Amino acid sequence: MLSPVNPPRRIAHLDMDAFYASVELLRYPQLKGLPVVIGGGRRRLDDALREHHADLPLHEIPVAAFPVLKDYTGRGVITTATYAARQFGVGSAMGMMKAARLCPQAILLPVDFDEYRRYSRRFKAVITDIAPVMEDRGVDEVYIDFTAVPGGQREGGRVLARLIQKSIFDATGLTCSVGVAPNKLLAKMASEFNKPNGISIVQPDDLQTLIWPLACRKINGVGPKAEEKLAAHGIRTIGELAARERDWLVSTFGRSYGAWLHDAAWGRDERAVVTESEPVSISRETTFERDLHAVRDKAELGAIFTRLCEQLAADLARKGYRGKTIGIKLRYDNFQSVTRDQTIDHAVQDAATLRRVAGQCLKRVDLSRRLRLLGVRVGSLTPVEAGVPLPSAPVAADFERKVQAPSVKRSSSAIKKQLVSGSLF
DNA sequence: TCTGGGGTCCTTTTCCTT
DNA sequence: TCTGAAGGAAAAGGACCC
Repeated sequence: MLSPVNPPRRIAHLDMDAFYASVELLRYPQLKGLPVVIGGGRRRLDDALREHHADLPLHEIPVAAFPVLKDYTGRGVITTATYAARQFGVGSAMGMMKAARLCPQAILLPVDFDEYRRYSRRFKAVITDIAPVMEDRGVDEVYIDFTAVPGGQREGGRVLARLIQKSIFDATGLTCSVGVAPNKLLAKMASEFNKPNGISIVQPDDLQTLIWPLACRKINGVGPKAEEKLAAHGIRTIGELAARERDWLVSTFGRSYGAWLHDAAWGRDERAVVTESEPVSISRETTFERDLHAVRDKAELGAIFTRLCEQLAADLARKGYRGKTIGIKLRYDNFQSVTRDQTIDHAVQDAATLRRVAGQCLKRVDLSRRLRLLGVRVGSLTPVEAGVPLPSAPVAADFERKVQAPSVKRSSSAIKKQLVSGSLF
């Protein structure tokens, strides 16, 4: 516990408002107020637009030139939608085809992660200049420890929150919402109270009035499954959750999760703001344009598999990691997923080894059913010391030799057997 | 008619060793 | 030699988050 001379912990959660859409509107201000959805696209939109409007700056390209949802073909989900698009019932995680029926005229922008990352770095740099203890929680969210920052205690943190908000807006033109509370759990909830461009302060005494009336789902860590199970026991609000015996929650939800639920309902959370962390795993996966079959689409599948391994190897090299647990993930046409992995005796980074071990994993799954997704993963990571070069080996050639050469000699039924059992991978 | 990609963490199951 | 218990590590699955 803190001694009385220490200031009380003040933790902020900062959440950028409609981050992706706001970044896009900085680039294409002519779309302001229109229904816009972001997602799906694979091609740089700028390039497509420029084919017909090479002479115009981006912000002068006419609205009519932008692609619309009804012309989209393929799979994929909406990553985010502007408020104008939400009016039509379109929302995050919705399938594109369904969204196209609800709002065919919505403008469709492809996701441009590089651009969002650039803005992410900019707003985070603004924050750490003011308050250095910041925890990265993804591209558009951070926690900040206000406790020891000059001014961090004034008005419960409101003064510092206002300064950060203004500094971010001045540097990027983007707005954000901030919640300040005694811990991360409450700060996260507080940042949602007053969106967009709001500040909310939660003090320890506010638990009953501000937190307990909220739905359990508002707790970061209670998802759809837990919500459903809680509801089945008649628990809908955080206050109702807090009223349950800790022992009952433990026996109903398990030792770890039950105890955590109880703590969360009572606003208890001692987690520190963590400024540095190492990744646990790195992966690449892709959903195919259409479902693929191991026999009929073997060439296509093999090429995708090789490419995933190469991309993963490049990611590992760029980020400076090796890993010794290599695995695959696949999703069948009925959306059921399976994973297989294998730990080898030394950490590796090269595409050829990844492909060889991942190929072994593929032999252990049912490949007679149609597939919609394939992924490759590396875990048990260790950082590569700077300046130590790693051997690299070709990967595609190795695959071609193993898979394509025998297909000339063997009978088609033999190949089919092999493929179904996965051994040709 | 559908349902992305990249992560973390936890629980349960399985396998191996003693 | 067989069998079972115990414990740990690895594997598999699933919930959750952005």
